Amino acid sequence: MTRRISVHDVAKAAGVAVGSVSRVLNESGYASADLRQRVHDAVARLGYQPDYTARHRRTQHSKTIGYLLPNIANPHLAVHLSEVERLLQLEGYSLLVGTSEHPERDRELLNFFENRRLEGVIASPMTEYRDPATCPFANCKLPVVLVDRDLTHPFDSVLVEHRLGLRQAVKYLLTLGHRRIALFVSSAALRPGREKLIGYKESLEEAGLPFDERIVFMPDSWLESSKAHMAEILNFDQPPTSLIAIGTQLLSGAVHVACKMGLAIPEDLSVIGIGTADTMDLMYPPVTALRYDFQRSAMAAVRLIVERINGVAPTGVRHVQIASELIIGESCAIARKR
Amino acid sequence: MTRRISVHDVAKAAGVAVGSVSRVLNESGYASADLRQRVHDAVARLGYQPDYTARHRRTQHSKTIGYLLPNIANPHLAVHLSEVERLLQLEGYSLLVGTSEHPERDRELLNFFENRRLEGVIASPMTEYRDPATCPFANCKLPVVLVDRDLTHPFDSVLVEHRLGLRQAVKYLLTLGHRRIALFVSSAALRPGREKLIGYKESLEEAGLPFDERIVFMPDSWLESSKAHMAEILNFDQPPTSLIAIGTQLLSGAVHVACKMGLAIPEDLSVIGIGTADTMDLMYPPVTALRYDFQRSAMAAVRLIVERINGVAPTGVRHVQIASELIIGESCAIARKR
DNA sequence: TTGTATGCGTTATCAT
DNA sequence: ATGATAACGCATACAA
Repeated sequence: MTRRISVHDVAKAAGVAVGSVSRVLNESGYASADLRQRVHDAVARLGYQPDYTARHRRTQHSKTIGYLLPNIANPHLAVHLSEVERLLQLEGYSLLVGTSEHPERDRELLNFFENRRLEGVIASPMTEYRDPATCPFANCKLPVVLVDRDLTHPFDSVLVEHRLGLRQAVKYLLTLGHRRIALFVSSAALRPGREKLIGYKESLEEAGLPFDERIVFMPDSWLESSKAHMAEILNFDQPPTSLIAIGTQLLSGAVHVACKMGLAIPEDLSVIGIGTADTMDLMYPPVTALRYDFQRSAMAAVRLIVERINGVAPTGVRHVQIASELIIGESCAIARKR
Repeated sequence: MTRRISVHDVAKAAGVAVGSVSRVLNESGYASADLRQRVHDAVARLGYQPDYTARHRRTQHSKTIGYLLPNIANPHLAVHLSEVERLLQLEGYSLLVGTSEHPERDRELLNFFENRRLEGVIASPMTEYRDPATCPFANCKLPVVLVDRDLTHPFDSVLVEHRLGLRQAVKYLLTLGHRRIALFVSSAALRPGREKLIGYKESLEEAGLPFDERIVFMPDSWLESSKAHMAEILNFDQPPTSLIAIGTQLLSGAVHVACKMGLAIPEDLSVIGIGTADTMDLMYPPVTALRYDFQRSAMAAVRLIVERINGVAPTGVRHVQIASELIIGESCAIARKR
C-alpha cells in the first residue's frame, strides 16, 4: 500500500515549503502570484487531496455533529433527521448518527461523541431523567440541543406545541358535537405524550366534560398495536364517538378495528390523526390531522446548535416553539345523536 | 480553555512512561501487575479518556463507515439505515450519513468520505451510471457495498428479488381471475422499478396476456402522487380490475381515487401493496402485500462491508439476494365477471 | 519488562 | 514574502 500524497509531496514538487502550500490552499497569509501558481500546478499534477482528520486534529474542530435518537425507523424521527442532515450539509457539517434506547447507551454514546471530538449533539433521547444526578447529558461537555424533550437540566431545545395542538383538535371535535373523545398517543413518560395529555385534559375541563382514563391509551412503544384496546373501548356502554390518535400504529390499528366492527368513518366515528404527511395520506377518507412543520423544527435545531458551537449564542438557554396545525380532511363528522 | 488529560498526564501521575500507559490500556505488550495497577489508578484518578481522533490517525482506521443515500425520509431507506446502524454498532463501527440526490453530490460525498478516512461505504445512489466513465463509485478507493442498485462497475451488493416478487404477485392475481393488472411502481431508471417491470412483463407474457403500458405508472420520485393517473385509468373502456403498487405514495393515492369513484376494495378493485410493514398497516382492509426482510438486507450489507474492510472477503464480487414474500391480506378478491 | 523517540498530515508560530 | 519547525494525542518499533 502506497502512502497518500501529502502537503510534503506537494511542497517538494512545487519547490516550496509545506507552510507555503498550506497558506496558499487555505488562503491564509501572504503568497506571491508565482508561488500560488506553482502550488496549484503541483496540486493538480499530483492530485493532492487534504486529509481532513489531520486538519481536524490540528484545528480542533471536526465539523461533525452527532444525532442521538432511539430509532431511525420511527417516521417522525426519520423525517427530522433527514432535514437536519440536509441543513447541516449546507452549514459544512457532517452528521454522525447514533441510536440509543436506554440510559447506559445514552451515556456511552455521549462519551463516544466527546472522545471522537464531535462539536455538538442533537438529541431526542428515550429518557428524560427526572433525577438530574443520573442524567448523562448533564455532564456532557459538548453543546446539546434537545428535540421535543424536557430534561431537568437546562439545554437549548426545539419544542412542539403539543398542548395547543391538542386543544385545537379537541375544540374542533367539540364544535362538531362530540362529547366522548378517545385519545391514543405515546406514553406520558416523554414530552410529546405528556403535553398532549395536558392539552386534552385542559380542553375537557374547560368544556365541563369528565376525564375518562378508560378511553385514553398511551403505550410506551410507538410500535404497539391499539387493536385490543380499541375493541374493548367500542364495547362500552357509552363508546367514544371520536378519536384523536398518533399516525404511526395507534391510528391505523384503531381504525382497523372500528371498520371491522362495522363502523363507518366519519359517520360513526370521527378521527383526527397526528403525524407526518405521508403516513397520514395512506388513509381513506383523507384524515383530518394535526401536523407540525418538521422543516422548521430541523432548521431551529440546526441553528441553535451551530450558533452554540460558534459561540454566538446568548448565555441563557433558548427554547424554540413549533406550532401545530389542524389540517381539515374528511374524517370528522357531526356527532350522532344517540 | 484547559487542555485535555492525555497519556502524558497519566504517565506523569503514575510515574511511568507514555508507552507503558498505552501498552496497559490497549493490553498490547508486557506490563507488570504493579505497573498496570499504577496506570489504572492514575487513569481513574484523572478521569482520562482516550482521544479517538488521535488514535485513528495513528492506527489508520477510523472505525467509521459512510452511508450514501438520496433521502432519509423515504421509509424504505430509513428502515434499512436504522438496521444498518444497529448492526454496525455491534461491530464497533460508527455511521456517518450523507444524502445525495445527484451525480455531482455523489462524487463530492465519496471524495469527502475518502478524505475523512472512512473505512467503507454503503450506498443506494439515485443514479446507476450506465456510462462507467462518469461513475464516481468506480474511482472510489474505499470498499463499496451497494443496496439494491446495479452499477456497471462491479461492487458487492445486496439485491432484492423484485422480479420474483412481482411474479408471485401477478400469479396470485391471475389465479383470482384478473386479466387487467395495473402496476404503479418507482421509475425503471433504478433497479427496483426496472426489475419489477421485468417480472411483471414476464408473467403477463407467460399467461399470454398483452402488456398495456397505459396501465403502468412509474414516476421518478417516490413522493409523486398517482391520483391523476389512476383517475384516467379507471375511465378506460376496460379499466384494470387489480393493482400492484408501492406503498409509499403511489398505493395510497390510487386507492384514494378508487374509493372516491365509488369502487370498493376488494370487491371492485383488488390491490397488492409493496413496502414496509408499518406504512402498509395503515390501510383498511388489511392489504395483501409484497414484503422483504430489511433485517436480512441490512445484515448482509454490514457483513459484506465489514468482511471487505477486514480483507477476509474473497477477491471476486459478491451479491446477496433478498427474497420477497407475499403476505396475504384481505385486499384481493376474485375478479368480477364483466 | 519498561522507557524513548518517531511518525501520522495538518496548521500555525516564529524566524529569516 | 517565505521557510523551518513545533504541536495536536496517540501507538509502536526499538533501545535499554
